[in-house]
Parts: sequence; structure tokens; C-alpha cells
Amino acid sequence: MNKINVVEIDKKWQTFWFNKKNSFKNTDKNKKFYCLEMFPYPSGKIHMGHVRNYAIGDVIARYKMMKGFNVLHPMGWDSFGLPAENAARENNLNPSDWTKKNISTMKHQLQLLGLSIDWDLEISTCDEEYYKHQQELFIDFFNKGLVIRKETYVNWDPVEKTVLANEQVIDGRGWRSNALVERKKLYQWFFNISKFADELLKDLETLKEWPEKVKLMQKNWIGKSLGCEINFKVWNKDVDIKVFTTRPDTIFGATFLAVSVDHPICKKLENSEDFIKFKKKCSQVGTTEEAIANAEKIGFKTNLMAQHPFIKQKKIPVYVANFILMDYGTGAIFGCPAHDQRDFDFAKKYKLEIIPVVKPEDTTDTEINGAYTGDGKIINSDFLNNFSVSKAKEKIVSEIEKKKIGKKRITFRLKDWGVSRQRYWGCPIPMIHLNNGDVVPVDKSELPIKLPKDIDLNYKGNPLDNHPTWKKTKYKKTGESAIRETDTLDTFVDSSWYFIRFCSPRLSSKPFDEKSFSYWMPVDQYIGGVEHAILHLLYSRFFMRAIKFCNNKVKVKEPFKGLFTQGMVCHETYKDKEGKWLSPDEIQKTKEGFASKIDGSKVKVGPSEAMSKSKKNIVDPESMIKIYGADAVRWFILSDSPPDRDVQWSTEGVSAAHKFIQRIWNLNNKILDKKDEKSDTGDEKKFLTKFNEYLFKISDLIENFHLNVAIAKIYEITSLFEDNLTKKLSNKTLLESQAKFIKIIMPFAPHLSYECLSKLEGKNFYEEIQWPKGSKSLLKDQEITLVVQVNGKKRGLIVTKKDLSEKEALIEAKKIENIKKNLKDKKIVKNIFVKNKIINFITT
RNA sequence: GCCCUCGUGGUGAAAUGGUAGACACAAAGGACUUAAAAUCCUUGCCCGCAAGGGAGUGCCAGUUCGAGUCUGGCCGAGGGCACCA
Repeated sequence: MNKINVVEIDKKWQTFWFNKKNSFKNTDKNKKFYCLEMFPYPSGKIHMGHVRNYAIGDVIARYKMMKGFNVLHPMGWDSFGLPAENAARENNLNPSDWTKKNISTMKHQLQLLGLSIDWDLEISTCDEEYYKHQQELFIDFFNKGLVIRKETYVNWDPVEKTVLANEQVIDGRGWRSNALVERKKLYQWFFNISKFADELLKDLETLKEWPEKVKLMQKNWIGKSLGCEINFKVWNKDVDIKVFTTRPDTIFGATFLAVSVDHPICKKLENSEDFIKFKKKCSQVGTTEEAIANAEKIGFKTNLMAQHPFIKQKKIPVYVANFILMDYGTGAIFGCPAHDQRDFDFAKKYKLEIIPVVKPEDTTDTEINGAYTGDGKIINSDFLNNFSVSKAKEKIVSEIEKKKIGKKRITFRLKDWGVSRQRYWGCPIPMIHLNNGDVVPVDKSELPIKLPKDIDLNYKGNPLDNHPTWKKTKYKKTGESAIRETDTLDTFVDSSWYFIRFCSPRLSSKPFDEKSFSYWMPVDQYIGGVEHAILHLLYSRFFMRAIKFCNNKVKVKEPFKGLFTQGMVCHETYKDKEGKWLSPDEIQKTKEGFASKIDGSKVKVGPSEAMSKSKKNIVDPESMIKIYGADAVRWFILSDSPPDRDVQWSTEGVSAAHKFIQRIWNLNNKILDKKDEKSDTGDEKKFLTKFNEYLFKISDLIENFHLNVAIAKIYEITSLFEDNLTKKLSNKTLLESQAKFIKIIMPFAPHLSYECLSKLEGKNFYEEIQWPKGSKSLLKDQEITLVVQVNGKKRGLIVTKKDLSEKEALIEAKKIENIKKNLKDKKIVKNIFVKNKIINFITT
């Protein structure tokens, strides 16, 4: 048997595509398609997650090219970030060198996959030619008031004297120093994303091709809530505490006030030693929402009492509490323990009064074990009694407004986007600090503000700040000396507009050319990991709006028309007898299970988890490609699971994919070698009808991302062809159909397809390869199977032509022996008939 | 803690409210072969020689002629939580 040499054909066609430069540009300019996969962080080598992401994208890109679209399919590198700095420090090299080396390795590896990427458009965010435009955008945003400077908390490592990323804080301690991490306030730069909060929320509705779950996550993240501000008078003092609540209906259940430690009224407590201690304790909780939510709720009782606005004689204590955040609402709440779990926990701890004011409709239970947050009838609430929750809300808000002690207010959970990072390997923020305290942008002619090459990363603190000369500069307008901003930008900024840069990646004069922008944007299909569902996608949506805000030639609001989020690649985990992780290469199969290759001892097989270095459950794509070929690797990763779910990598699976590649190759050869014979029109028609049906089905499946099902159908087509080799089909029919079939496989396994097609059609590919056209009229000749049920249970089947009438169907159904048996001695009460689907006899 | 998603054979999975398990992996049996590899065929819960019948999609209710699919409650697993990317 003629064996396919996958390594050889991989190389052959990759060279062919490379020389052709993927220039599929002779297509219809009026039909554009921008296909984009999330660009990778150059961490060293590509991993299976990348393979999956880019295999999915390549199917879509190639399919659209074959459909005649002018396709933009670029690739770049998200090349600023923390790992480069860490690696550089460990190996004593420059982050730039480390990054460049990784990019070159990974680019080579990606090319081994045979992707239809136009490498002429390659960009890298750490490239001066990229980040100078980002600095320009920053200045534009600043001039339009979209950049602000304010104080926030960071994780501070007191030993390293650096700001730590959340992932660098382990159990409240710095990952290197092991010192207890403190919260520290710093002045930082922010993008005013909250300005667009309402718009970002509302426009989610226009994103028809986004997964519902991603939209829901963004909606909850933005967190619009309708509530109300209420002023509480402080007893015997001339101050008010303004609280924000989404549950004004529970005002009669209010038994305390709680304010954030950063609330202005706390200023007066600064001279109390107890308060300082309390504040210190609060600062030991991390800055993540998770840490704050899980931290024990603690409070500091002030000597202030607040006057309840609706109960004359009632005074309630004012606490400072660690779970109240200054940047949400007003930084103060009223606590209603009966109907808020956090308030409940707090009240239990400090033995505060708990007054139920909402009674659930369906219980008589009087014992309170926790907060009740559902609907019900209002009780213990004076004029609100007997109202429902929603009615009570309306009533109380109008009452509050009438009394002028507060007003309706909409709040968003979404905070402004902090973009300052006290790190070296990022885009320098193009601002300078003048002697008089003003902070101004640099002149655009001075861009790019380049990172210095000579940097000492072993020095404690902010590297740019510690550089001997870099920050010293002059203000161009006046010539006075000035100090550069030494913070760099969050790497999310880099990835918030790279898809725009791809429209005109070599343009030096400005970030993008408006003409190419309006041709290509928005991205028609964006593909990437679901872990980016909120931040990256939301920031990109903000950036698009901010750019539009600064440039009236930009008409696009939403950067990504279609979004697809793929699942992770998982693998079983293995541990040796000492509980140490083993990689799949370090084990071998035995009769009982698996054993270590090193000492032959038994291996414990653990659950399949996302591939990660720490668990060593990694399979290297490059070595897989070398053994099985690019097509088999792509094929397997697409075939085994729906693309939006996790997939389990298995050696058996990729080996099976390889066998299938061989099977198609064999089929192709059998058809080429077959002697012509007299055809039977009946056989031919049957074959062509069935194949035609598959053709429509597969287009549909690809367009809806059901790539695993599309592959299952391709297996079925293969069997169809193999079965028909022994039937009476003309060679013309077989060869023509096979060529169509090979084209269907092309987006998935392009190397194999080009090789087969070059044999079938015996020509070189100077023209575009078109997706095969199906016949609508042939679709009408399909056979369908009608299910016959008695009382909802399947009792028979009718194989028949399409669109059989109810009358005919019932006659046919009653002819079936088993149906006769089941209807015997019974009276038919009702017939259910669904065309091309089902007959259901309902009997007495 | 909060938000989101997912639970179907030994495994990955398929199924516009209409035949549950397509397709594939693994396993068992068989064919070819001196043998192995490769390839191909068959089987796949329970009763039955078969025809056929029964149970069955995490658990408990409900809607429907009909529920894996819709509704409510529960249990379990995974993702995100603003300085990892």
C-alpha cells in the first residue's frame, strides 16, 4: 500500500504557500472577512492551546477564502509583560532578547501548522514601531479628558520595595520575599472607562454573534444598579453620611451604618490608636475582590450615632467596616442584617439588632438563620407595610425625594481602568512631571519614548525610576527640566487596539490609516480563550469608543462583530510513588495501568486537567507534528470535542487522526486507479443525492462552529465513497465528487487536500480553490425516516420520500406489523403528525 | 463570598421539543497472514434463539401526545473576580 509521507507533504505545501505569500487577494474585494485569533504571549514555545485556537481560526479563514471572501488573517505578538522581566532576572539577560528569541521559536512552530496567515502583516507590541502609536493614542485620550490620575491601592512588598501582581501574592505574602504584603496607596493613571459604562452595557444587545454567556458576564461586570442615596444625619454633629443602597425598601430594618476606612469621616479618627490598629488590619487583606469577600468581616465602632430618617426616636451606631469599598456607591451603607448576608454576618459578630422587614410569602418560619433576600411582603415598616418589595421601593424613593433627604441614583460596579504599572517591560507612559507639579504629555514629535536598553532589574523598586539618567528630560515648550513618568502601561492596553493596527501595520505616520480601517473593521470573527471574556474584550470595546471619540473619521463602535470562545486543552495527570508529577513522556503502559519509565514503579493516574507546566501534563505540539504531521494534529484537536468546550488530548486520538489521513490518501488513490465501467443511473443518483446532502450540512456546521460534528460527517462521507467503489458509478462522477470532497476537507487538513487535489486535477494552483457548490434541486430527492409511535413509544419506522402527507403516512404506518400489534384492541383517540418527523397514535 | 458555564455508555461525544448514544477512541470476538503489523467485519445495559420488550441522559418535582433539550429546587465539576496573559 502506498504510504503517505506527511513530513514531506507538510514541507512541500508550506513552501508553496510561503512562496505564494498566502496572497488570496484576487478575490472579490466587495466581500471582506477579517478573521482574527487572539495573538499569543511569546512565553517560549507554543502549547496545545495555541494549536487549538489557530486550528479553529484557520478552518474559518480558509473556508471563507474558498467562499470567495477577501480575507484578512494576520498574526502578532503580545510581547510586553511580567514573565519576560522574571525570566530576564533569573537568567541575567535583557527582556528584549528573551522575548525576541521566543518569538522566533514560536513563529517557526506556528508555521509548521500550515496556517493561512499573512506573515507580512506581523506586529509585535514591544516593537517601538508599535508602541509609539500607542503613546500617541494615550496623548489623544489625555487631551480629550479620557485619562485621569488618582490614588488607589496596590499590593506592596515592603522587603522588595515593589508593587506585586495579584498572582505574586501567595497566602498574603510576597512570592520572593515571603514578607507580609501590605495595601499601599499610590497615584496612578486611569482610563475613564466608566464614562462609557452605560454605552458598553447597552451595546451588548447589538452583538448578535457573541456567546450569550460572555455578554451576560460583561453585563454583570458592568453591574448597573438602580438604587438610591440617602442622607443620614449624625446625632449632635453637623455632618451627614450619604449612603447608597439598592434596597431602600428595607430602610426600616436598618440597624447600623457602615463606612469604608477611606471615607472622609474617618479622617477625624486618625488620632485614635485603636483606629490606626484597625486600619492596619484592614490593609493586610489583599486587593482582589475575592480576598475582600472571603475576609472575615471586621468593624470599628465609632462614637457616632446616626439618626434614622423615618423613625424619630431611633439612633443607630456608625461602624467602619472592611467590606465597604470607597470606590463603589458612596463608600457608605446602611446595614439591614435581616436581608443582606454580609450585614447579617456583621450584626451577629457585633451583636447588633436584626429586624426582619420582608416576610416570604410561603413560609411560616419565624426563626432567622440567615439573610432573606427574596421577594415577599413588607412588615415592621410603618407606611410601607403590606407592599411587595418592588412596590415598596417605588414608594420609599418618592418619599425620600419628597423629604429631600436623598435621591434616585444609578450606580455601576465597573471601575475606571488603572493602567499604571511600576515595571520595566511595558510601554512607557508619555507624560512628564514639571517642577510646578503639573503633569503634561510630551510633544508628539518626541515619540516614541523608548525604553532604555541598559536596565538593572535586580535593583529593588521601580526599574525606570531607578535608572540613573532615563527619567531626566526637558519640557519642549519651555525648555525647563522635567521628570518622565516612570510607570509603564498595563499590557491590556497593548492588546486593546492591535486588531486596528493590523489594518495598516506598516504605516509609520499614525496608528492606523482611516481608509483601510473602514474597509477591514470590525473584525468579523474573533476567536480566543474564554478566560478573556471580560477584561480584554471589555477594554477593547472601550478603546474602540475612545478612538472614535478622538477621531471623527472612525465610525465603528464595536471592534468584534463575531466572537467565539474556545475551551482549554486538557490531559491526564500522573504522579509517581512519591507523589511527584510525571510528564506523559516519562510513563509507559503496562498490563495493570501505567508505570514510570525511570524506575518502573506504578504510576497514579489523576484527573484530566488543563495542560500546565506545574503539573507536567504537557504534550509538545512540535514533536507531535514531527510524528503525525500537521494535518493529523489539527484534525484531532478539532474532532474530539465541540470547540467551545474543553478537549482531552490523547495519543490514541491523534494516531487515529493520522490513520484517517492515510485512509483519505488511499481512497484518493483507489479512485485514481479505478477502471471505468458502465454506470447505473440509480446507483449514481443515490450517491449524488446523499453526497449533496452532506455538502450543505457541512457548510452549515462550519459556519456554526460545530467543527467536531463536521468532522464526524466527513468520516461518514468517507464511508459513503468507500461503499460506492464497488457500485456502478462512472469514473467521471467519482473523480468529480472526490475533488469536491477533498475541497471540503481542505480547511481542516490543507496539506493532505492540496496533495490529493494536485493528483486528481493534475494542475498547479494558480487559481483560487472554490468551495464546492451544492444542488438545491437534489435536496428535494432526499429520503427521510418517519418514526411511528404508539402512546409516545417508538414501535416502527417508515423510510420514505420527503414531505409525505399525513393521510399517506397514516396508511403506511398502519401497515406495519408491530404497529398493528400495538394498536390491537385499542381505540385511537388522537393522531399526532409532524411532517418528515413523526407519527404518534394516542390510544385509550 | 459574588458572577458565569457544564453534568449523556469504559472514554471523547451526537441529537431545530420528535428513533438517545451519530462519529471516533478503548475493549472483546472474527477475517486476511506461517506469524506479527496494517487493514476490514461483528459485538457493546437487562430479558429473549429471534422477532420484540424493559430500564436509561447527575438527583427530585413540573409542563407536554412526546423532555437529554423547557420550568423550579437540589447535588457535583470547571472558568472569571479588575496588577498573569
